[in-house]
Amino acid sequence: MLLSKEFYLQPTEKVAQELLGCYLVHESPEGRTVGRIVETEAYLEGDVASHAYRGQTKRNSAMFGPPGTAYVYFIYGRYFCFNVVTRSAGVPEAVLIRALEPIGGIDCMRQRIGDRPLHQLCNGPSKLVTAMGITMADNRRSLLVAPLYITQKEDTESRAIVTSTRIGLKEGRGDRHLLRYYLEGNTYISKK
DNA sequence: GTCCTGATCCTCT
DNA sequence: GAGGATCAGGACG
Repeated sequence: MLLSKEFYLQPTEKVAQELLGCYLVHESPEGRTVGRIVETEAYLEGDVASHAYRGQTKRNSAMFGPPGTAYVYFIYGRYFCFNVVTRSAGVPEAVLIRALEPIGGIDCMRQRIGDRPLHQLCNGPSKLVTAMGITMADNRRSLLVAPLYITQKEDTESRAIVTSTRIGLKEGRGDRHLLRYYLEGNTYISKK
């Protein structure tokens, strides 16, 4: 069951939490890979840490797109990160997917990122992008249809969600926004 | 044009 | 636990 446009229209903090436990699916020529989302971060309008803080540019334009749009960007000269755009078009808010629990297409993931332990295949925003075979070509792509989409969680029992400050922000000590979420006790997250 | 910074990850020690 | 790789975007002149 695919997540609908209405789902992504909700407040970004809620989407970030609701995405935990959902499944990110990529059907690529090399194979079908599936990962369960276990860690996310919310980036809101007016947030100094957001790429959209200083308004729309060519790079961040996907963030201003309709709900359910993919926002992929290049960072640190080497890596890519994958975000899900939320709220209505013109409101630049998004959820950064930080870690996945590998579910399907494990061999395909290892071919892409290298042979390593299961819990180290997708435990970081750029690693999961590599393992899932997501590229800049997927920037601005709609997540409401194949080949790249997210399906609802099947768990009836929802695990406790832990809230923390976001990773890597300069404000660090001063950042009181608790906008990072992960499933308690999950061994596939990027960092405690 | 030039400089600086970063929503990271890997490789050492 | 620390440091390096490596480059695009944005600020400033």
